[in-house]
Amino acid sequence: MPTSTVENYLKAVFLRAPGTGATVSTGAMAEALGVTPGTITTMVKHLAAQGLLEHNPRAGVRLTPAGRAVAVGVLRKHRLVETFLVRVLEMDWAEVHAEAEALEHAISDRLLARIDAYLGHPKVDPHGDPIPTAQGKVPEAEKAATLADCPLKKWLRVARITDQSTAFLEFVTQAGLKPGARIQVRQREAASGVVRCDLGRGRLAVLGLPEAAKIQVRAEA
Amino acid sequence: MPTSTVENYLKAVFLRAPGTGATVSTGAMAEALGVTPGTITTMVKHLAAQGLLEHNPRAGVRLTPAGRAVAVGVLRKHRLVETFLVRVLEMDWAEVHAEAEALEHAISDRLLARIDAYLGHPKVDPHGDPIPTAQGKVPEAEKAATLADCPLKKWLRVARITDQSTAFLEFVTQAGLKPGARIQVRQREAASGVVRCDLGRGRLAVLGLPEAAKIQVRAEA
DNA sequence: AAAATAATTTTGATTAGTCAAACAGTAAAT
DNA sequence: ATTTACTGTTTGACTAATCAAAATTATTTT
Repeated sequence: MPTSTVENYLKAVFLRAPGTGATVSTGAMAEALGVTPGTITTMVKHLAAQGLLEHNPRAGVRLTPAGRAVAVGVLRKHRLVETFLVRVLEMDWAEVHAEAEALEHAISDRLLARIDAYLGHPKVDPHGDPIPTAQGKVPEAEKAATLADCPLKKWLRVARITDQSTAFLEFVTQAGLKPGARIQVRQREAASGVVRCDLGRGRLAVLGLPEAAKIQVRAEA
Repeated sequence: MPTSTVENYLKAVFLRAPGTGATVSTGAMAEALGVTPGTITTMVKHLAAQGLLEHNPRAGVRLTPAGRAVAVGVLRKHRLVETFLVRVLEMDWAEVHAEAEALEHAISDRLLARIDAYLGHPKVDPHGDPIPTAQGKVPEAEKAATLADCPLKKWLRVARITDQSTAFLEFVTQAGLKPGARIQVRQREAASGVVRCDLGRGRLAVLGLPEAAKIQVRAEA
């Protein structure tokens, strides 16, 4: 059984290269995991020796099927735990990410199965991220539109927030932009970099373009 | 923040010497933690340097107030988690000990508070072990009677099982001796070492003396 | 094409936790 | 009062994970 460090390394690769065969630079991993580049090189060679990933020196790193299986398993735990903490224990969705970060390495498959059943086998977590299946499938919605590139003046639903930081999630809550919210983009000002959204009943949300790009939407059902 | 290894060492001392000032031998710790005696000596010196316990070489080890606080905090997490897993997620009480052993090191104080509130601030866990309070008090029932030494032919309630091993807990379940069960001891045969219990409605349980000593009882309320 | 820049890998050290085996006290038995 | 047996401590070595800083390679610029 992999250590939690190993699980975190593999998860980091997966999150930055979900597609089979996609590669990640060691620099990106160092950034993501908060360690020095040298540490990444060392660990990557070690993980490659275990058959969990491939390393093409100075080019990048790619998950093997075995490594991908570990990463997806951890991600499933993470997202089911987050969902449980929010839905059952009523924790703040802005703080469950950190909690799940620890719990994902401590939960047995047996407990995971109980949690999944208790929740009724949910498909997405509170941020709108898809929950991998027990068989390792990750149902990714391809090329979703965001508030930064969707059509203007069309009613949409917020589907997913792709930044788990507490600060951003707290802004999203306060602005009324949580997943499920009904919304339309009124105006997108390239010069000022400001996006203005209509939430109905006269409520308005204003945010910057990079922030708008972190909020995925889909056509209203 | 202490590592989970440190938490386990301190918990092991506490469980073997709950009374303030009681001491534990390094040998007993090696046995309990499944490491070699030399490892214990090394770690104990390290923990003593951190002010978490006192070491009297060749005599024994004693928790300091700081060490005791850590140990009790971990025990509170352990027992609340066990209770949650059994009551809410309906896991088998014989298997939750191992699960809690991992989770007790991964749960934040915030999540713990939510679990405690969700359960309505329970006083004992599924094995009848007292749950320490958030203030660090451990309400220990002193000198409880067991099936090995209680009076005969008196109706009693099973209060606590002091062996967390899966095998024993499974026997207890199958024999109908879980905490709360109404019971009286019919006969205690010193020569054969057998204890026979009446569970009412003609049901009988038979067990050995050492096993009977692991089942605490109290007078029926 | 050479020089400058940026990214990656190597190297040598460090910390936490562990073991095996040698060593040293303590206590019991002769 | 020695010897024996037991328990506890030291010592030297090892693994996982990490860092700082030097060395290397690839990529741009000029």
